[in-house]
Amino acid sequence: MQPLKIQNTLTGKKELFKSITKGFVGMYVCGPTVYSNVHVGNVRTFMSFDMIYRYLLHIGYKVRYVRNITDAGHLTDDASEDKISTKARLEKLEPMEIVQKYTVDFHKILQKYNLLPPSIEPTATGHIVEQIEAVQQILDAGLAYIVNGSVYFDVLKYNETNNYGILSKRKIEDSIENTRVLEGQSDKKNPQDFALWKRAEPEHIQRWNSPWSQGFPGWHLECTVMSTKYLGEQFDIHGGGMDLKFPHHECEIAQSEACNHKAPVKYWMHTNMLNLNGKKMSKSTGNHILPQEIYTGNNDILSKAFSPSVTRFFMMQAHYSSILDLSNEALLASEKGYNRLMEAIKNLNKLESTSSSTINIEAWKQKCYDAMNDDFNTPILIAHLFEAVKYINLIKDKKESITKQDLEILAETIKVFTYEVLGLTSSLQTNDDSDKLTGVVELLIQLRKEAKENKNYALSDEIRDKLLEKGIQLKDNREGTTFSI
RNA sequence: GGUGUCGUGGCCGAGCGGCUAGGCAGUGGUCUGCAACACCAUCUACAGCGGUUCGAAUCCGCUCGACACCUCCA
Repeated sequence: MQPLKIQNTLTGKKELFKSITKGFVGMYVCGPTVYSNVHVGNVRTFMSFDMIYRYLLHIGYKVRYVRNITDAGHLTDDASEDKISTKARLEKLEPMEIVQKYTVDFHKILQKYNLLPPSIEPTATGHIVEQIEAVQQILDAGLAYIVNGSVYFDVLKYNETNNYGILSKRKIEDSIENTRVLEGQSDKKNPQDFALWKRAEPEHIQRWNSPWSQGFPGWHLECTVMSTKYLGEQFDIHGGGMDLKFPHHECEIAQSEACNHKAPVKYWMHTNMLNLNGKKMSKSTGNHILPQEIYTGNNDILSKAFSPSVTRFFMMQAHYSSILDLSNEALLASEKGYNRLMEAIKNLNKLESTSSSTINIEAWKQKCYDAMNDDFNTPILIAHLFEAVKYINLIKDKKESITKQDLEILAETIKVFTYEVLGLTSSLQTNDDSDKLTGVVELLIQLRKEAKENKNYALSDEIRDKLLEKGIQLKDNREGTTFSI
């Protein structure tokens, strides 16, 4: 079997994965800032890491997966104010009411998309004390300075002994050359510097006491502090969206180096963006869709509703590091493929085993693991799953044969990858009414059979077509008629 | 302006030196009262121009195009 390899943004190479502590993995992923509804692009990022988390668990690692909630300190684009405070004022709510509202929304959506909860989900506001301590440590190290109650990281000084740009491959010299001299007043010595602690303006609601001022922590600091607290000064995997590579992750490295004098992360992983109809999603241009709008069908962009599982399958058909384009056509195609896969899994228990196999199941299983071990290549894995779909159908038609033992391996493997690793859920929701429904449909099938025997094709076709309208498809074959929903 | 990612068939999307992934759609069959489902077979590709190589979608250079981040107390 191929060993697990991971594309490491830090080195730019695909590297053999070797955890710091044998058998254990520490993984940190930057979570959302909870100031508005989570959008589909966010869902893709967290879904990618969910798949990675699931696979690491599956191959036997004990994983501590930490994903934070940013509930303070993330400034707005024009940097005039904190995102949560702004929203609080607009909605006339307490900042923590905003946080609560959108944290609940976030959890609800991720649950819909079948994401496993992380091991620890810490919040920035829950770690103010630790963040103040970290600011002090960086000040003590001589790599930060205080101006008007705010504390800034001295990037140029840090860069004298370290490499600011090690992750993003930016050269600080370029950054200096290309920085405009600002007319406005800035507390910062250099534009490259970033805030560790910000003094709160009078209208700023979220504020805490510190040695420097009443204020709030800088956005980059929370991830450094919380990852260190729960995963240690050095841990295995740090993930996030591509957009966070610079400056957020670069700053995290600088802060950790300043505090602990060591590189905090062994493998940096970055997931790519999700576009909508070929363009970046944006609220202002209207090129935007919420997860709940996809599964309710309540939107102007898609022709119908798509279940979370179909959407998840669609996302898993692309590699996590590629830009993926969401569109009606692509979702329709994925829906059909997804149904085909589910149908084949359903047919597994109808297969009859024989004394010999005409298919090499072990080799197929191996290919599935090799795909995942090659930097979590889910598109290749899914291609192999469709190969299995083909096997299942051929065995069903008695064109290929399989032993009992091989059939067990086939069934186990396809289910493990589909449900456990890819996190897909069956389209056949088992509920209390399913038995009744089956009884009713079977009654109609019997009536249709009688109509056909009497050559009353008008009636038999009407039963078939009306059922199809309700989403129940009848399938005629030699043994009789079956149906699927 | 700087940095980076990328341009694959009707659509989505893998591959990253030789062995033409996969899904959806299309076409021709098998099955069927007709269909659908399923199966078998099959057709459209590597933005353009050079170069390296026995051999390039895959490596190098240039051109064109797309996107992202930065240039803002992020």
